[in-house]
Amino acid sequence: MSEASNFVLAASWIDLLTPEQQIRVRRSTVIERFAAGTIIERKGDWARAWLGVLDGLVKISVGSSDGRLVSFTGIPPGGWVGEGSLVKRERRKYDVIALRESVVARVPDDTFQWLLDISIPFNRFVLVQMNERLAQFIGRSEYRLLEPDARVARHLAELFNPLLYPGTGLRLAITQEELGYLAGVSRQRANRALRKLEDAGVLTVSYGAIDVRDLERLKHFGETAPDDAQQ
DNA sequence: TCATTAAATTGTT
DNA sequence: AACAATTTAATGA
Repeated sequence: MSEASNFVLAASWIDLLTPEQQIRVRRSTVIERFAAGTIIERKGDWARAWLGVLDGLVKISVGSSDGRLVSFTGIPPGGWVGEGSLVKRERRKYDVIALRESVVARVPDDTFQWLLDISIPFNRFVLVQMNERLAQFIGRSEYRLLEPDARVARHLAELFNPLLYPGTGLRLAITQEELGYLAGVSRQRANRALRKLEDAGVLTVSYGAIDVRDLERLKHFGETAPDDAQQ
């Protein structure tokens, strides 16, 4: 594809490389388009490439053996995933799935390793990328201190946060059971929390999906509530 | 396009 | 955890 190089150019870190390095990246990188719901990489596969989300929305999910989801996170355009499995040369520890039609770049393993060896700016980019994910991970542990309603709200906000433009409502396909697993509460409790959030006008729930109306209020739900919610 | 059925998801206890 | 109600998806006329 000739449009491939244009997409790669859109990756923020490519500008950090020398022209010769950019040429090798463009030549080896493969751009693919996935329909909504497509599994891009399976858990257990050998990691052969570094994955970049150029357009759309991709989710990383870790599931239990019976197929129930345990946790996942959304990756918006501009996000890159899988460097952990490449650095450690091991199998993927999660599924990578397109939540909506998405364009994904694959930077081959050898190119990725070569960039790590040769480019300090590239190393810095990867470092920042990993640090952000660590911060997100640690931030989640704080959610456990919150009451269930606020905890559900925070996890939802985290999923919506990277991709929501102000003012525009956005729909995310997620079942209440999945959300329950994500927030560490029962499906019934997630259901109660969602209806409470709906009453507050923060979001609307529908079959298998949630529409966020007010991301800011969702983020800070239950923070300084002078309301009655106390148990 | 519509009716029927199965499967998934939700609401409630 | 269990149950009923609702929504969606699939199937065939």
